[in-house]
Amino acid sequence: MRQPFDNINKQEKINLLKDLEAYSISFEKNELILKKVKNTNFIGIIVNGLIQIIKTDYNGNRIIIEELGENEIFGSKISSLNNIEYSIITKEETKIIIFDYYQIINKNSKSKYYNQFIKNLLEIIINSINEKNNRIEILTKKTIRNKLLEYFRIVSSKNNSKNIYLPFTFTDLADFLAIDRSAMSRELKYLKEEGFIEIKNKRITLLY
Amino acid sequence: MRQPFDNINKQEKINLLKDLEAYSISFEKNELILKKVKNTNFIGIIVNGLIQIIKTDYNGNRIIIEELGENEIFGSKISSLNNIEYSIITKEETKIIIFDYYQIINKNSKSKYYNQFIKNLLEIIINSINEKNNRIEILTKKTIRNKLLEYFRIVSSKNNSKNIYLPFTFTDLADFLAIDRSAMSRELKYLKEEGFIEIKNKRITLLY
DNA sequence: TTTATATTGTTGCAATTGCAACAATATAAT
DNA sequence: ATTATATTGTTGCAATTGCAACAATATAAA
Repeated sequence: MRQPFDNINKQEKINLLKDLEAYSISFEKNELILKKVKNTNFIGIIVNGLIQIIKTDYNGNRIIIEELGENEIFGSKISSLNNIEYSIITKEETKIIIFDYYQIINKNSKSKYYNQFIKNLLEIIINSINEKNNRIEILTKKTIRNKLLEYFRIVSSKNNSKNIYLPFTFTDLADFLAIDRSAMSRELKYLKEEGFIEIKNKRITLLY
Repeated sequence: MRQPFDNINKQEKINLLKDLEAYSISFEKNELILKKVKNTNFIGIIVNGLIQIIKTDYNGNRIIIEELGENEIFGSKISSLNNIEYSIITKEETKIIIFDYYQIINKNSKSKYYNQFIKNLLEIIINSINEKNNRIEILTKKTIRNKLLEYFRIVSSKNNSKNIYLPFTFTDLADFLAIDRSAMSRELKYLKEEGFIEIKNKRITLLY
């Protein structure tokens, strides 16, 4: 999987970050990133750690838009953060690098490393679109059962395993699938009773 | 809005297309693009026309994944087309340019126009992520009414108008929102009765 | 270890939705 | 203009879902 600074050596990376006036910030667990990042239009790269992009709408409905880890990118345009309803919270100690979007796009540098960086970003973003497509696959299923099964299918095929280790709580899973938690719980029970799955703590095993 | 060949002149464009072994194809209305495009991993740019990316799953549920027009891009990775369930259909006469993904990504050209092209692609793709985010916004709403209202909000704010001209049929709209058509029809009726909207053919007027 | 907090499981019930079936219009083809 | 095809409107009904409320566990903090 492509990473932001692939084919860019240490010194070039330093130059690049300086050129683009990038800066890095570290966060504790459970901090809100947008409290410290005030750029109107930024692109963030996660050096290490884990974050969730969360939306809470006027009804109080909480939705996990995405969960992102090392080397993944996010940003104002990429994650439509132009909205008060969004927050980005760290789920672990996390370090990120912040770029200004316009610096990246409008820079007229001929440096090899700059072009390489743009190419890396392009690949990473194309990959991240995949996640969104998966998300849409799930959300377009009409029943809770089909949403769960689609989620299982995607995670299982990604890890090539019948065992799925939930990366978050069941409460979070419900928010990710945009369904009611208790209704999801009920459906999981049926799936267990019908012998499709087994659940042990955060491990779900597909029996089909 | 950024376009694929911005800041690339005519001759450079010709060179670029040759360099990257790109080719263009023309389609009639209602043709299936994937019948003529066989690359395992391509990126397509719409020169002119209109296409829909459609998914029909094993239950026969038809979902419009996206509708794309001039200068928009699509492709194997961008649209997760690795799946038999997908088809891409032209809704008008359409001309597209097809690139091979790996040609674009692995090319080691130093040409100015190549770097410019990559940068243009980056911007276009970042913008297209926005569409996906909007889609997710809609799909994460729990009721048909809220899905409709979210759709209206997005289209209305994009065009800065209280009048929404549906770019497709109501049947298509239901498939786009991933809801049952008749249930949608019923909800639209309620919205009319309650004075929130007015509908005349394909024009929906927001009265709030 | 004890206490506080968060997550998970469960259920009844009302509201929402999908489905099916068909009539009414509208659009496209001949 | 006529016919064929596609889209839209409508409704009853059964299935699914969200919501609320609370008990049972599990996890984190003191």
